[in-house]
Amino acid sequence: MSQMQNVEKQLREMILGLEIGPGERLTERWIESRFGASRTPVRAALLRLETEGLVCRDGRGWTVSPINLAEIEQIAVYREAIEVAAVKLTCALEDRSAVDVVEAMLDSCDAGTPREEWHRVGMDFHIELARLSGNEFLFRAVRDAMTRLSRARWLEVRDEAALGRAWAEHRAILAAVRAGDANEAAHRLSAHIVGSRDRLVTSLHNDRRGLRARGFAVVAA
Amino acid sequence: MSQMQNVEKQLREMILGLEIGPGERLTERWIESRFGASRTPVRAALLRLETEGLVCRDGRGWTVSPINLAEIEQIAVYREAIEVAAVKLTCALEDRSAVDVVEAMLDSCDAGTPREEWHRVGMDFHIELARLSGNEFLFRAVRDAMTRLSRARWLEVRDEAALGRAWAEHRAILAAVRAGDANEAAHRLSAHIVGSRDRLVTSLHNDRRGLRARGFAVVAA
DNA sequence: GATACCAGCTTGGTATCCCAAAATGGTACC
DNA sequence: GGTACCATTTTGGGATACCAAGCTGGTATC
Repeated sequence: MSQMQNVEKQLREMILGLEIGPGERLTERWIESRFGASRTPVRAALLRLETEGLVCRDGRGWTVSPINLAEIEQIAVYREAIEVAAVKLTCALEDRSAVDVVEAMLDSCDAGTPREEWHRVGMDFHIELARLSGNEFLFRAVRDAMTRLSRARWLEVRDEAALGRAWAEHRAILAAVRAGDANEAAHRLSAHIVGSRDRLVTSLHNDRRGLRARGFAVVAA
Repeated sequence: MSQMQNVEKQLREMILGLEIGPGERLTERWIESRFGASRTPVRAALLRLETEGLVCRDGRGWTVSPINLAEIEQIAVYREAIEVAAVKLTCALEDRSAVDVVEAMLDSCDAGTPREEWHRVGMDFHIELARLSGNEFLFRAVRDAMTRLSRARWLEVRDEAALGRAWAEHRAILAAVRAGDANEAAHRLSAHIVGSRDRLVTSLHNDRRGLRARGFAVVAA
């Protein structure tokens, strides 16, 4: 069996699921024994995860990337550029019926849906919306950005009302895309990303003490 | 000595310098013997170069990524999004004096400058311009995009006049940035990228037969 | 008691070995 | 002559052995 992809996938899930905390040190030997693989696939996995920004070299050795508030702010600016570009492209398409698929994703979440699912769909919304543009590079850039944000968004303390507002914004964006109104879609998407960033940064900042108590490294720069 | 970074660097230069042609098959064993390293660093190098888009898996095995005309067109759209976003950020900065450093790069090329240098500076202009924005993600995205375009741009048949026009456009962009005129800078940069794409695609398309004769794989999709 | 130094252990980097699968090439049969 | 099949080789993926650098803990000396 190909352990390589398995190690990579499982390790990514452990990191994204915060089973291994941000800032925690990793040794190749520990991963090796933890997943029953040898160092070759472990090494490949670490190299891949490094390019995704989930682990980083720590002098000699590896560390699960800390939550970086400055990075989160920069990613928001980055997202605004690429997601707005993608949604404008999509609005210019003749056939925009694929938005229905994205809308269906939103519909799949209701009051009984576990929080984990809301989290996943909230990210996939942006990823799939970018995919509609048909531009592979914009799509990948959005996907990678959301991956980097994933843990921080999971740590975010969100209430029902905030989720409801986010979903309403999502729907408004889709409506503008469906209507082919690029400016409206771009404007609403921009506002959504900026608002999302503010809520995220505020939440993390307020809960910083609690996060540190859980052993999670949260750095400001 | 750490062979790892050496293998990666040398292999990247061979690929970017077209010493190994686009579409050529690579075997880990060949790289191993060619650079006197063992397979572990060779694999690390291949994994890294894969994320840069310079090599790609070919079923079982590795291939130097072919020149992909569809990819070049998509990258142009991508570049427009990220470079325009970066230049707008830069225009919003209070201290934009760093543009002088970029302008000095342009000045370093004159009639006696070898073609290789024009090629390098032509890419570094865009990379350094993006760096001025202060956004690490926009910067990296531009750098990676230019890396992917590097070989195609090197294959491009460019005359003196075309280079002169490109340099004039570069200077006009810098002038707008220096003046803090975000709209003007964005407009000129957009036009430059689109024009650059058109010249590039046309040149490659016209010379496609010649490229194939040199053993270079050029695919349309 | 404090500090400097040394031994041993940990750890990432490298080299090498093994294996399974796929490509290759040659041969035999139709 | 062509095609199908089998042996051999090639090749990437995985496992393991080895090494050098750095950290740790303990001890001995001042």
